[in-house]
Amino acid sequence: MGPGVLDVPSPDVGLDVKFGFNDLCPVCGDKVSGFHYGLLTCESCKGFFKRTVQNKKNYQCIDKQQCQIDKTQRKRCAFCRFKKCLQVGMKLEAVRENRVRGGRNKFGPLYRRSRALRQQIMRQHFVSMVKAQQNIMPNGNGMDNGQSPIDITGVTNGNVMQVKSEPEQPNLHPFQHIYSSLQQTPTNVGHPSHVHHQNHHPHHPSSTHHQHHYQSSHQQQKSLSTTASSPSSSFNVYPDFFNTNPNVTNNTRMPSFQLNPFNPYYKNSSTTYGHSPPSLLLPPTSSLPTGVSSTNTSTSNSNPPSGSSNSSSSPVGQLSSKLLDYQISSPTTTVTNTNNNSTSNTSSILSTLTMQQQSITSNDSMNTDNHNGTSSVYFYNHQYLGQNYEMNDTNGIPEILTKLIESDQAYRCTEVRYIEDIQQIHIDLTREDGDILVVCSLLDKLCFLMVDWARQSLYFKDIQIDNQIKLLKAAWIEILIIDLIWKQCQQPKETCVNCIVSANGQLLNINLIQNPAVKKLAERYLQCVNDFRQLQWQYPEYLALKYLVLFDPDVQGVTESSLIEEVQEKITNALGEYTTDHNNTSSTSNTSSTQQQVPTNEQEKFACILLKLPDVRLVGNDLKKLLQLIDRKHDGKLLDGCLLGEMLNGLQSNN
DNA sequence: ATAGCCTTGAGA
DNA sequence: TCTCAAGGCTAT
Repeated sequence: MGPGVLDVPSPDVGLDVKFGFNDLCPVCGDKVSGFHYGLLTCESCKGFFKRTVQNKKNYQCIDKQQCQIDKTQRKRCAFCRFKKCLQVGMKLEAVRENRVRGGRNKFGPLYRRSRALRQQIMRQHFVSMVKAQQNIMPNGNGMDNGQSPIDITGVTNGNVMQVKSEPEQPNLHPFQHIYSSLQQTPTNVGHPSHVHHQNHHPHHPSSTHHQHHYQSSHQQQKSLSTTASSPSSSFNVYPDFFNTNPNVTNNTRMPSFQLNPFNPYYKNSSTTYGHSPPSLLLPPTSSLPTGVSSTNTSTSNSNPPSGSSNSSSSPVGQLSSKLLDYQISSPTTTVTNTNNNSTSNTSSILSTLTMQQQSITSNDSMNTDNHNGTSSVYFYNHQYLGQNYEMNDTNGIPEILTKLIESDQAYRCTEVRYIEDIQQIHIDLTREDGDILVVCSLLDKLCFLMVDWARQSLYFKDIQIDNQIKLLKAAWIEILIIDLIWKQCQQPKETCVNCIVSANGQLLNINLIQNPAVKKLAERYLQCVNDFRQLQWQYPEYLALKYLVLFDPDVQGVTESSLIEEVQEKITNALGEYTTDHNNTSSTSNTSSTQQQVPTNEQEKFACILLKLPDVRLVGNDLKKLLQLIDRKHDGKLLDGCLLGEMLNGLQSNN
């Protein structure tokens, strides 16, 4: 926590208990009147939501269910208004079935946390502004015309903070209240299509009264999301995902991938892969990647936890088994199943979280002394840390971020041994099915690495294992995407135009993607990459972001909320301090019409980074939905028993 | 049906 | 006692 950060006097800048009330309603953009049904909304949307739920209204949209909802047009389409209420996160369960007046509900702590966090962030922001003012005007007198420093950010002055005509603000993150306060421009990278709060509240405690309504509204959502031609609505991949795009013929297909100069595997293996199927399509035991032992060479637990990927009979489980075999069959993996009986027999997450820490020998390939340009570690860290980041340069980095970096560095040294396994994967986008099996296999491995990273991470390892599982299940997809975005941001932009830099080092040209919905998801992802590029986010900021996503005290069922919240606050403060102290933001103004939230100065970087999270979550949710649909298409057998499948079906297996 | 204002009452 | 997020009332 930055010294003195919280000492900023709040009354002077309007950070009293009423802060947030200058915000705009995330549904319609009207003035916020308070917390209602889970978040800050205006009085009218509060009433509308109440009436709708209490009276079990069923609305119809006479248009395409994409009506714009703002203050002047909110009455036009109740369907779309209610849809938006749900999207931004208004909680059905906060409407009382018995209509009892007064008192408080279970959301009290949530509201308080939101307030506290908002207050912290605003103060942090204020500190940024003061520092900036001092830099510009040493006398600190830059407040003519009655304009306070805060006005620049639009954080506390509702007149300054403008919400454009389409204030699409998906409730995609525990910091939604912060977003509504920080947001100066909408984050309308496509339309959010899901009733998102399901993710955060998988075990919806709503009464039967609400259940009925919820289901009906959910069905409306569902029908919405399956509207095939709806260009801006949801991710519609089913049922035509496996259909070939007739417009793309074999003759016109481009090469499936390019060599990534940062990928040591391709660098060293000349051109053996071409268009041929990857070796991973061979049976799991037939070939083992360099540096990865087979099960029978590991020392011995003949009874790896059942349900782990190495015992999976699913196609993806088989493809993914090698890496996990290596891990889970280590001697002490008779895991601490006593920690959580309900999951001990089936959880790959638990198995991974509790697997034995691998010892590192001096002969390992991760010998970091070898920086001659050929070692995997060199390339890997180069890719991970960025070319401009000096690991020893911790000057001016808040202590907590330094610790995160050290923790992360330690893990990178462990992780690198698995990288070659991942790098051997080859995705052939020109395949009719988009090579979905291989893609899932890759994602499964990334899930493993992410859980492995988390369990060795600062603070996270101190959390109870059942809470670890819950946090991971809530955050995995976003962390995975943040990782991918980060890696891609470390590549020169010109080397990956229109390409996704896959975790295996491949450059996946999105023009090869045949399914329109998948392509749209890819484009949205690349938009995120571009946004982050413009932010010029740095390694400590990337790490902080991952931690903020992971440490969400509002995850359903988590019991160490205060501890988690404490970490979240520490990281928030540290990130704010770092972005304030490191004037690393591009001063070039945004020239792209599609770009949003690009900071015009370094003071806004902190807010911009946080404001990218809804977009990340949108991409994550769409990817999740896609995977679920594909799995369903395979009768649930595609991902059965593998880590990816367990993550995807987290809602069911959480209890 | 909407939306601004009022009343209520558990919890801080 | 005060706060504030519920539900209620009612002019539009």
